[in-house]
Amino acid sequence: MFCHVAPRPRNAEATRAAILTAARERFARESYDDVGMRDIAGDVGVDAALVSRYFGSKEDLFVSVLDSCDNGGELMAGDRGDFGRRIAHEVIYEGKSESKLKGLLILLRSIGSTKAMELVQRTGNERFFNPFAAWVGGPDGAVRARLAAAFIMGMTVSREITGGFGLSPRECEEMERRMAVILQDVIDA
Amino acid sequence: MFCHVAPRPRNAEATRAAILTAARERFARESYDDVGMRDIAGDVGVDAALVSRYFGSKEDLFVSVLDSCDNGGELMAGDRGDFGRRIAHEVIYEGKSESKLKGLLILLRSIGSTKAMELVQRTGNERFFNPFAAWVGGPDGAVRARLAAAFIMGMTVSREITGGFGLSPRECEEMERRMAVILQDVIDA
DNA sequence: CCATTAAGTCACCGGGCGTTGACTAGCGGC
DNA sequence: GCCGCTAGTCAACGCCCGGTGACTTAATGG
Repeated sequence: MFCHVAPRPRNAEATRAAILTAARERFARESYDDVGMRDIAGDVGVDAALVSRYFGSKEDLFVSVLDSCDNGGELMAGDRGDFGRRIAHEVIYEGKSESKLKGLLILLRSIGSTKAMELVQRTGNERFFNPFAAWVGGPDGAVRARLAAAFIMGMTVSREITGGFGLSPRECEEMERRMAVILQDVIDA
Repeated sequence: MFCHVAPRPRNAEATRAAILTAARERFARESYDDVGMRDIAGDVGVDAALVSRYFGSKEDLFVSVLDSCDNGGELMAGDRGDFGRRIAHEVIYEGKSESKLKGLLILLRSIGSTKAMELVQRTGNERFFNPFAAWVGGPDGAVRARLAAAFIMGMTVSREITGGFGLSPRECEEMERRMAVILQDVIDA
């Protein structure tokens, strides 16, 4: 029987990396609770036991995933005067594909889970809010950072809830324009 | 043994209402997946089987809960010129207690759950987005409604993530002021 | 005061989860 | 060309979940 068509060469490091990648994508698409060890293992083509072996508990794996994507860093990379336009475009149009905001998406997905909440809170503050607030700076930097972050998260949530935005292309453009202005105002003022 | 201290008088209607209330509060505090039938039953002081009996499946119960709180209606009640201030105050200060936005909070809590997602989407659109968009009205009403709703949701999520906002009272005031202005601008323009 | 009916409980099922220890199979060194 | 080591599998465990049918108990009407 030619069962195993591509038996995956034995390489612990590569397999470990593949698991981590698969887990990252899963956690970006589903919540902490909805993602199963067997799902992740299935994506890679290995047994679920191997995932536990390599990463310890599911919570440990989640931490490893959070470690593996530099949360928030993507927000601050780029021209500051273009922040609003850049983020608005990212959130509205690039959200579906390989978004640079994947780290944020993972955090948002698992908001509801009490099991992941503590990790989400800590990671969100340490790697997202605090650096972002510092980057925003100026008078009431923390306040303005929180407003901007909330807006970005809210738009992301809105997109996820409605599956896209359910708006015409023209309306999407208008929304992008308005979102960019609001964001930029918050950052600048 | 005086085990049953208050044996709850036998009244199906009252018990049913008590279960519904308990479920509503549970779903407002935890996600769909994290809330168990046994939890709700325990809050009321009855057996979990009774919850199933009265409301059918867990999903049916969730629907009943969503039906029981008039989502979004609270948003549009009040002076339109005061919308920004009213909602900002509600989200920033009254969120912890018995918020009038509980219906929205329930939807937000269960975003991650694939099991509840469909219901959340439908309810969110039917009872929240669409009436709100109509209420906002004017040019690009749908777009502006979505922006405002996203901002409100984002601020709520931000509050939940960080457990309060972790800001000084002065900063909270500043945030409230800024949030009110942004919201009002979106509604007006 | 008892029979009937509805309100509520109890034990239990099937299923899915994360996790573990025993096992198998492929690769590197002698 | 065999051996040991390790990557990977397999079966199973314990747990908790939502849901169901049989049972018990309290109120009610005659």
